[in-house]
Amino acid sequence: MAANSRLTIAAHALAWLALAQRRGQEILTSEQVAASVNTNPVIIRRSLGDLRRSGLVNVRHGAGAGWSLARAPESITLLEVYDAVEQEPPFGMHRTEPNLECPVGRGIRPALGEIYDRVEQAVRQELAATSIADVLRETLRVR
Amino acid sequence: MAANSRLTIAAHALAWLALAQRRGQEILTSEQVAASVNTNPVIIRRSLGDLRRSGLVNVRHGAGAGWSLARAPESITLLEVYDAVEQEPPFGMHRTEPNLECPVGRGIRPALGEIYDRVEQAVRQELAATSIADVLRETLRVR
DNA sequence: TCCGGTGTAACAGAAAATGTTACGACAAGG
DNA sequence: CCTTGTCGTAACATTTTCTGTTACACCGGA
Repeated sequence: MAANSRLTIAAHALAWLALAQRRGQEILTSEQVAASVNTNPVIIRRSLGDLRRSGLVNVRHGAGAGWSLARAPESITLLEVYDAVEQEPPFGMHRTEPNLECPVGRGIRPALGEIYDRVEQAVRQELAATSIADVLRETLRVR
Repeated sequence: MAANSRLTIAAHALAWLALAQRRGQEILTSEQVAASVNTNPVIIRRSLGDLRRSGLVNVRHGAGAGWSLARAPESITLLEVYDAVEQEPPFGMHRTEPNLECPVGRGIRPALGEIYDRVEQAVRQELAATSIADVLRETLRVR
């Protein structure tokens, strides 16, 4: 399972936006977010761009530009973030088509597909139970 | 999420071993398995080697060598296969350490760690509910 | 002792994720 | 309307992971 960190980066950015908002700073630039995540601003723009396309954040152009939450942090679930930034499912099929002359090779992909679907449903259910506000609360609990 | 196919390959190999066993052929070589999966025999040896280290299959050396199931297919769950072949969890943390001077940077990793743990538990529970015998049955249902 | 197959190292290639630089587009404010 | 700061995105470099391939030592039954 290739460990990608898209969900982590996006959740981090959103939690930081939520905290800044609570502190009275509605808008952050990609550079300010990047400073907390400790990465390049372009990475943040790409991630927040995904979130914008899904309606989770707003962006302002021009001078004094930057990013802000489009909705209350309590109402944004990790499932929405997951759908916004993740493209590949957790488990992949064979890269090359299996041997279709073998009964196992013929039927294995639909069979595993159903099972993987059930697994992903379980993942989605768990992610739906946590909001950005929850993430932020847990984050600030650690001192 | 980087789509890797380790669980798929291992499940395919085990299902094929289970079917061969039912047909009276207890032992298959890595080349025979590779022919069904449609890949290189070394890939299969690596995968089955993982499964052997976890006690799911047996190997025989010397002449007439090959692989066989170590337990009844009904008793081998996909969770055991997952643990045998998968190393990385579904979601990765930041590659580079976040900015520890930011309150979010400081607390985000333990916070997300707990959430990701819950997600993985859900995955494990789902995988534990399916056996290799189930996979084989579903596989043969497709004609 | 032969022989077919495993175990594993070493390397090649491909694909994906991440990081970096560069620059046009855009809008607020003077 | 022009300056300025920031986004949006392309292009490319780098790193990492996965997969495939070749090669060869080793093993054990006949």
